[in-house]
Amino acid sequence: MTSGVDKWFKIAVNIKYLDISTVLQIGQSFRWVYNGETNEYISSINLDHDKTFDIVKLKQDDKFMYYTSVNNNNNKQLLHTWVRSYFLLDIDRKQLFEHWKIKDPKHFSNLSHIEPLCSSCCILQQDPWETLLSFICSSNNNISRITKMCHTLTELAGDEIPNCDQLSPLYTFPNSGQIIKVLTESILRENGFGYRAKYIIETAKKIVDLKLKDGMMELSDSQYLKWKISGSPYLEAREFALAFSGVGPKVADCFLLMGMGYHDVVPVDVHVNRIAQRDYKITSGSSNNKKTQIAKLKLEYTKYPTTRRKINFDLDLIRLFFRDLWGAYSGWAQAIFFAKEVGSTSGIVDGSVSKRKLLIKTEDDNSAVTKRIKVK
DNA sequence: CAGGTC
DNA sequence: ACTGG
Repeated sequence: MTSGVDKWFKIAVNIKYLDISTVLQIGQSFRWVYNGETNEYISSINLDHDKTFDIVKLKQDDKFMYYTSVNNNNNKQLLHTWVRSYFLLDIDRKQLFEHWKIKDPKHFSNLSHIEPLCSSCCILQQDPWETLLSFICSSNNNISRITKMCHTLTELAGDEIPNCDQLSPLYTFPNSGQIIKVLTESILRENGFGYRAKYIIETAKKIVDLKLKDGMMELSDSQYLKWKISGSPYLEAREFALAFSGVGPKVADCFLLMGMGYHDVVPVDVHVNRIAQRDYKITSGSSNNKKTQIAKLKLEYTKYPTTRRKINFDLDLIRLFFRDLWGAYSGWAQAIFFAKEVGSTSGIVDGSVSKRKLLIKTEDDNSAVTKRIKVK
């Protein structure tokens, strides 16, 4: 049943620069449910990082994004603040493009390739704790299963949220205390988490222990992570993140970029690695120059034991290459190339009909063909 | 084989 | 190593 009484608020956003159907489905957030009949997205959101969740709905037309909350008080001010910070609307996307066109003209000047992807040029500022767990689930995994696992996590250990117009119930994203209280490694394995089951339990345990040790038990997990990390230089923040089980350099960087606001971080996964080698001719070999760079990094990382243990220096050099090339918002630039590279499928759940495939249109999209040839 | 990690 | 598409 659809209530039809939702009071929607709106905010001016040109769909050309932020298309939520792209951004919410590209594989950085995993818990938005799309309703194909109403063209709305719905999720449970921890609006101000305290203990209460709102059920938030979003939709968009050419000029506006619309938002509402169907439970609690539909607090306009709270929602408005959250929308602005979640989509980082104060960041001038146009200006970023102008900067990248200057710094990397070869790959940014031809806007006929890039323009259709502007809308995917957005890094969401997500809930830190949820981001950490989501990307622990992401390792060696596909987006549709990651999505499923994130939802399963809420069903197994979150609280059901009373709400009026959803057929299937929605749950809060579980905090560390809930996870160690109601979940075990074997329960998670039985529910399809595979070897990541252990990482999730251990990470939840570690957060509980850290909060206890720091005397910060009253903080939510996300508040604690912010208190602990915010303002730290990247290397220290990464060292802290890498200490969690199941968190390697790639997951740590996703957490820092999308959960902690380190916008200059380029997480190096297989796709970014391929882009680096194919389009930017980053050699995978071992030139003298490269050896020198790695030696320099090793020296720099002596202060960071966990980093030294877990880092892959070749991939770390790729991260630094892109950071130096694209600058303070290099993580955002990476999102564009990531979308161009893989942007054909998403595992987002369609709450009303069936799964929906996301297609990103490019001028010369041979990528689908190219991929098939490569596979064969 | 999938946005890696142990 | 898990596991589903």
